[in-house]
Formats: sequence, structure tokens, C-alpha cells
Amino acid sequence: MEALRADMFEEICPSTLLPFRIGPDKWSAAVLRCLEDGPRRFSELRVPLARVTPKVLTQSLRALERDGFVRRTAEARRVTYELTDLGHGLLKQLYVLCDWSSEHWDELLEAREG
Amino acid sequence: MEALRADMFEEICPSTLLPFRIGPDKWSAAVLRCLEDGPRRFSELRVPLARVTPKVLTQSLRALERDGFVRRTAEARRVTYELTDLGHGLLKQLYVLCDWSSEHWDELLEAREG
DNA sequence: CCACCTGGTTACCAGTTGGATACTCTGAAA
DNA sequence: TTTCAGAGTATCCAACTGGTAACCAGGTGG
Repeated sequence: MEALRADMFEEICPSTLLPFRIGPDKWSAAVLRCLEDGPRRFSELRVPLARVTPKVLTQSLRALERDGFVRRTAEARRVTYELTDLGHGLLKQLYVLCDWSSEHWDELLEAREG
Repeated sequence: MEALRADMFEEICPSTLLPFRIGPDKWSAAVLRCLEDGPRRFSELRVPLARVTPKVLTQSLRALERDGFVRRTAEARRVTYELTDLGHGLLKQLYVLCDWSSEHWDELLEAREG
């Protein structure tokens, strides 16, 4: 993924139109993407995921951890999250779906609007 | 898909463990699979999807139709549903995900249990 | 000692999804 | 004429999900 920006996943984010969900809950896919380029701290994740409240972000991270996609490491005054191999694999599948979606974006959009 | 059997998607159906959802709602993936081999009537779909109530099945079909994955055809005393090209494409993506999942089934299962 | 930062937690609430159950309408069949 | 099959609707309700807002505990810098 390109660099993490503030509030990358706004209301109008086109991903909300895609006909699938990856991971256990609403924000899983976004979290996976934010972890793509290496470990991140909780507070780092809050920047791109600005409209996810801490409670919901925690829930999402815990679910991803439970399912083996993310590893949580706590060392004094520092908690980091990173993708496991399985998590990287899942993220890859997300990109497969995104590729297909962008190939068929016109049809997908037309069906929704028409 | 193999032939449609009665109640193919029971409670213990392993698909409920897969970390993704394809299509607009809970039963979309199952409906797509049931339509894979050609058009089906409403009552035909109710056989493999025995534990989906008619209301919910209708909802699912309407959503799939709205999104352009399924085409509904009503000719006197006969309503048939069939996949559009887009629907076939989406189903193919489902199989991609299933392939990946079965490759990593052990890891997926272990994470859930451990 | 006090404020502050990190990484959360708690309690509460609203919206959405899906399920149970019963009912309906239409046109053919007997 | 009643009945039946097909294709749904109509209500109601419980569970689940996600969101708001507020709070907190432990370490750090001044």
C-alpha cells in the first residue's frame, strides 16, 4: 500500500461498494492494508483509521489476532501489531478480489445505480 | 458444483469458518453456487437451501439481482433465476478464495481452536 | 507532584440482519 | 368448486454489529 495518510478510509471510500468482505469484521480489510508494510503501533493505526474508534479498532485487532492473521507484541510502553504469514496471504486474496472488481468496475457500478 | 442435494448448507457447513463473505449478505455465496449449473426456480433453490426461510431467500435473491449478479425471469406460472456474466465472475472469485482457504485450512483451523 | 501520552476499557445505545411463524395471491388441476 | 402448488409477503422479534462518550492505569518528562 502507499504510505499511510490521515483518514484514508472515509465515508466515500469506494471499498464500501465492493461485493465482499475479507476478515472477521467491517474494518479488517483496512487494518490488514495498514499493516502491509510492517509492524505498526496502536496509535499509528489510529491515524489512517481515523474514523474507527479505539474500542472498535481493538475489537478488530483482537479478532484478527484470534484468527491468526495478526500478531500482537507488547514490550514495555510499546505495543506493535504485525501481519503473520497467514495475514499476508489473506491480504493477497484481498488484492485478487480488488483486481477483479476494478476490471468489472463499470458493471458493478452500473448495477448499483441503474 | 456437484448436484443439488437437500439442505446442503447445514449448521456445521465449514464455509461458516471461512474468513470472508462474498456477495451482499449471508446466503449470497450459497445461492450463487446453487445457480452455477444453470437457471433454477425459486422452489428448486429451497431444496438445497432448506434452512433459509422464503423471506430471507427472497431478500438475498433481490439483493443479488440489484447488484447485477442474478437475473430474474418471470413467465406465467414460472419464475427462474440465473447468473449473469458478472455473477459467474463473482462465483469464480469465491472459488479462488476457497482454493486459498483449503490450502491453508490447517492454519486457519488451528488459529480458531488454539 | 502533576500533567501527559499510550493503549486501551466500560457502559450504553441504535441500526441492521436474520430467523420464526403465519398468511396471501394466482392460475391450473381434479 | 375446491384444492393445490408456486412464489412469494407480512409481522414480529432476538441477536449481532458498530458507534458515542467517557473513563482509566501505568510509565515519563518537567
